[in-house]
Amino acid sequence: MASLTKIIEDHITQLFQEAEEEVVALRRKDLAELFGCVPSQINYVLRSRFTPERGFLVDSQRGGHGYIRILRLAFRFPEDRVNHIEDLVGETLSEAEAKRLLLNLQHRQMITGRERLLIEVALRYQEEVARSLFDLSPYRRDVMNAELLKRMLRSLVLS
Amino acid sequence: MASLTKIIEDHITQLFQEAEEEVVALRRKDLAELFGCVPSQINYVLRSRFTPERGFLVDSQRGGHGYIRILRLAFRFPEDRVNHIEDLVGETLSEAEAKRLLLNLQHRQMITGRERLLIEVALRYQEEVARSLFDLSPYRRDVMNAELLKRMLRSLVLS
DNA sequence: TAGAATGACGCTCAGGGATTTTCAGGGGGT
DNA sequence: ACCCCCTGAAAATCCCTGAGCGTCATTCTA
Repeated sequence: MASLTKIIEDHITQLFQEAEEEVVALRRKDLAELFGCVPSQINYVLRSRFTPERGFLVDSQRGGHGYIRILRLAFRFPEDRVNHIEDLVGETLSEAEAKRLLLNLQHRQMITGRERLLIEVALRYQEEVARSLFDLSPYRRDVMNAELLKRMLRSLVLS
Repeated sequence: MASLTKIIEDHITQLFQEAEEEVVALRRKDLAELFGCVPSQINYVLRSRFTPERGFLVDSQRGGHGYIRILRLAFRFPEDRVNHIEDLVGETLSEAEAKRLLLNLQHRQMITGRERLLIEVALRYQEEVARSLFDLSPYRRDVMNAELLKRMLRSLVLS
């Protein structure tokens, strides 16, 4: 039993595949009517699924002849992807945030499941050592997590 | 007398065998009801049994249409050419030895080039932190290297 | 023909229902 | 005494709705 959000997400993803374009345009109220829901449900889908973290930008216009355009970001040069990674990770990152980020990267096929597994094992071990052996504060652990994660992801993107 | 945790663990393992899939999806509250326990018992089973170190990743979502998905990502090698990882690595391992070992594993197609890269980056970062930040002796660094390496390899190839 | 009114959109936000997660603690075996 | 199980209440998170508001193009009006 898939959620309505998931169904609409898949539908939009399908539009990208069919069009083979980097941009998809749609009308919010038509889409809502197509799936028999209130229009604001579309906003929820966009806000939760087509985010910058997942490589999308959304712009829209209200009023008569209003529209919603979804732009899929493409990184043509490896260094762009590296910069993107740096932004996503940032200077500090909790374990929970790291998990979510890694799942996104796997979903975007930037890493495989096994690679995610390796990264999580490394992060967990570092976390464990930093906590129980060196008694580091949560903040300093998050900084180390971010640094290790960035190094590992950089190595993959550049390979 | 098998514990409830063990029973639930076996049940999930059974699901993997039946489906012959790398992913099993379930609803926590249904599983809890099936075994007549509180839902949080499922969390305990997952936390203690289906860990990254054992080759599993767990993704979940709360709220309506919530779910729990368990991914099994370790290669299944029936032969025991893999079971000697503990011996291969041992209690202590220098960086040079680690590199040789990893290259060997890659040549035997047990890990990919990207996976080897990932492991080497993690080892190097740990080495760096242990040396310049915590001023650990070479011996203790090698012990930590060995432990991290074993965990990462076990997660990939555990039987 | 400039400015006001209108109609047709999209956006925000609070809230409710449905799950899962967390966490402190109790019980039992070795 | 310790570690593993197991429980239950509180917190967090997710989906979805609906009312109210903002904004744009078009049409009307003086």
